[in-house]
Amino acid sequence: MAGSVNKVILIGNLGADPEIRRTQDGKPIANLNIATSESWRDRNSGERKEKTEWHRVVIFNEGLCKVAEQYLKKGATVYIEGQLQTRKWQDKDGQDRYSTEVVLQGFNSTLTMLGGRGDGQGAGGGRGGSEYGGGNAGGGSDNYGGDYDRPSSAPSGRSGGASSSGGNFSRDMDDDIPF
Amino acid sequence: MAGSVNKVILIGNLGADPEIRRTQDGKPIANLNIATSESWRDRNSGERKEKTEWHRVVIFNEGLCKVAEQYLKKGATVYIEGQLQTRKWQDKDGQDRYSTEVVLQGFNSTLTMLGGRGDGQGAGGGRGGSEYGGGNAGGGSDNYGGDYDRPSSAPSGRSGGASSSGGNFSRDMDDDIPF
Amino acid sequence: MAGSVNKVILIGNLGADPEIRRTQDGKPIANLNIATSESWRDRNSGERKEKTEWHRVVIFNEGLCKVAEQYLKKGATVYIEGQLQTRKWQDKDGQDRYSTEVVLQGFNSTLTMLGGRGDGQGAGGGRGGSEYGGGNAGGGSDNYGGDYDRPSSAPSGRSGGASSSGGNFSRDMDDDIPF
Amino acid sequence: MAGSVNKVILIGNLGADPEIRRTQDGKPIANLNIATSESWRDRNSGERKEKTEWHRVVIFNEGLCKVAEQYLKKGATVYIEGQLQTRKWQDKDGQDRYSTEVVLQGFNSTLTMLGGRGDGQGAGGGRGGSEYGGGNAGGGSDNYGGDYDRPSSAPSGRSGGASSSGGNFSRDMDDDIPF
DNA sequence: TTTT
DNA sequence: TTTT
Repeated sequence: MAGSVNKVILIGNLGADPEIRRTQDGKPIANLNIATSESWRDRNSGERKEKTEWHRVVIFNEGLCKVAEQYLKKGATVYIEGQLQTRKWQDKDGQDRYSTEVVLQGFNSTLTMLGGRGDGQGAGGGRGGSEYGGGNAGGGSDNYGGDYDRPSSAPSGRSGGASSSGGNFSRDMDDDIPF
Repeated sequence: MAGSVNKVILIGNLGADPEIRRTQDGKPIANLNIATSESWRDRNSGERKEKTEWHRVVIFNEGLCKVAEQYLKKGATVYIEGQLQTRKWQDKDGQDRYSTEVVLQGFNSTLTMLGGRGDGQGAGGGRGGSEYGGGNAGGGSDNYGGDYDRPSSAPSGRSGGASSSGGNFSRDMDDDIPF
Repeated sequence: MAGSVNKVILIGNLGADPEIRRTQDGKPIANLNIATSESWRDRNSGERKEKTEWHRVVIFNEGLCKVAEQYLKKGATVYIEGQLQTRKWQDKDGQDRYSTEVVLQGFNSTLTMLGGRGDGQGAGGGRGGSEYGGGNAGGGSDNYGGDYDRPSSAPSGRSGGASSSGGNFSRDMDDDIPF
Repeated sequence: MAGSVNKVILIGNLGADPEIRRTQDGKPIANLNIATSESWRDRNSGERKEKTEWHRVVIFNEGLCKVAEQYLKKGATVYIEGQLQTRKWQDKDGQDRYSTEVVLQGFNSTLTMLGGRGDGQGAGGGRGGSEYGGGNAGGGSDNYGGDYDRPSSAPSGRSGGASSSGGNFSRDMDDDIPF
């Protein structure tokens, strides 16, 4: 096909802690449930209304799985860029069923924590929230995308520790490229 | 929720002519089936592989329905901006089923024809193409979004006749606003 | 042109309080200065590096100007969707100069507050932060886009008070449309 | 900064053939001039109006430079995903000047040819079109992003030969991952 | 199931 | 079911 694009952008909150599973060969897969919502005032009744949409997000990218596992908790606000994917499966009666998911897999995927509660306390955990620094825990490397094509330095993801992306920059921003 | 975003961007081809239905009160609803595809070369076998993803798109916006009805045909390439929405329904056995769709409804939705065959004649050839002008049929108004808040003129959509959007510009670009 | 798209999406922080001006006929125009930044670890030196990009954002949409004026302060984190626009002007020596801005004007523009400091204290003010409610000041209507084409109720923007958009939904989500 | 996003999406046409330069160490840099346009009908005069916006696009990504060089010509329609970047330079009088560009550099950048004339023959006609295959010249590999983290096969970019992206998929879509 |  |  002469150029197709399949892109989903979400900003929303996690309805639960991420679930991390592994494939047989040990690769992580993370599942997130993300809520987006809209609110408006009913024109006739004057009531405030709200509609919440739930999105099933599946992360195949290893680096982003790590981010999800380490930094994301129930309630966290995230920015996500991925692709729509519908997969077919059979229910217990052998009937075909379809599930549509937002898949983060590869170069054009992004996961960035934007703040929000995200303290995991709703899930029973007794943690503090500032432990991971609200999107800026940092400390370790924030380059989850593999090391390739970087002369000497390169921007790796977006912002601090709890931010990442599917790949990496190929240009050394310190270079004095004459453009 | 403190700011959420739910956005889908697709560029793909219609697998069939649009289906147009009407609600009881006469409002049009258009359904599109859009294919996006990716191709790559298998690292081991060297074979070329391709994966096609099908997207169900539902248009509630009246102006965009008109565009779909008038200009889009099987095979047409379109740019779409909408939202993810999952709706619940019961199958014949009364079991809950879910369908996820890309909904074009309101201000932040866009539908633009980008070309492609789009001749509605299937794979059988014999097309005309210039019948509807390849994204630029024009002639009629291209303002499908309702007339509001426009001092004297305003950009309505994007480009020619087979392009539109959920709303409209609120600034007259001819005005000499001193900014 | 057979379908063109010009879209900018930013998530960043305000470097200063919004500046609001008015045209001769009283229409508001808001200017925002928004910083986005990337950080990465230098491959050789191991140093953490950061690069900040500043974006000049101009809002012509009246509703979004109101949001900017009422809710946004230096430090606030915002999500923005607009268009690139370059305008020509003459400097004091009569030489042509060009400025590129992100323009929010009309249907496909969005401004949503995502949180962040946004307390305006950097600007000298002694305020409290909860005054405008961290993305949810609300209280008044959050429908800034004009009232059109809404049967009886419609989602107006995204989420609470400090969220908005250039237009509006054309479908009553309360309707029981059989799709 | 707790998660920032800087993204530009354009669909438009090249105003001229790409210019390719090289850095001292031989890395290619491509410059594109891309036009997006909007048209609308003036409310008062009834005249059709059009406004064209020109965007300067700079490609640092090697693979995308190759795509630009091989497949893009004046008139071609492209889909682009990049970042806003403003750089400072001195004019001949030593005065500071600023230029804002759309930069394609790294993982979250995309360049896809969508068709259009793109024959490089200016407005003079006499084109061939199939010379470069209308978005699907291909033949060679379409994986311009470097080979990393691919078990045995992976989708490389989007679609055929004249499509690419800044990076690559990290999951073998042939794997039978049980998700 | 989130968030406000 | 599209497109290449």
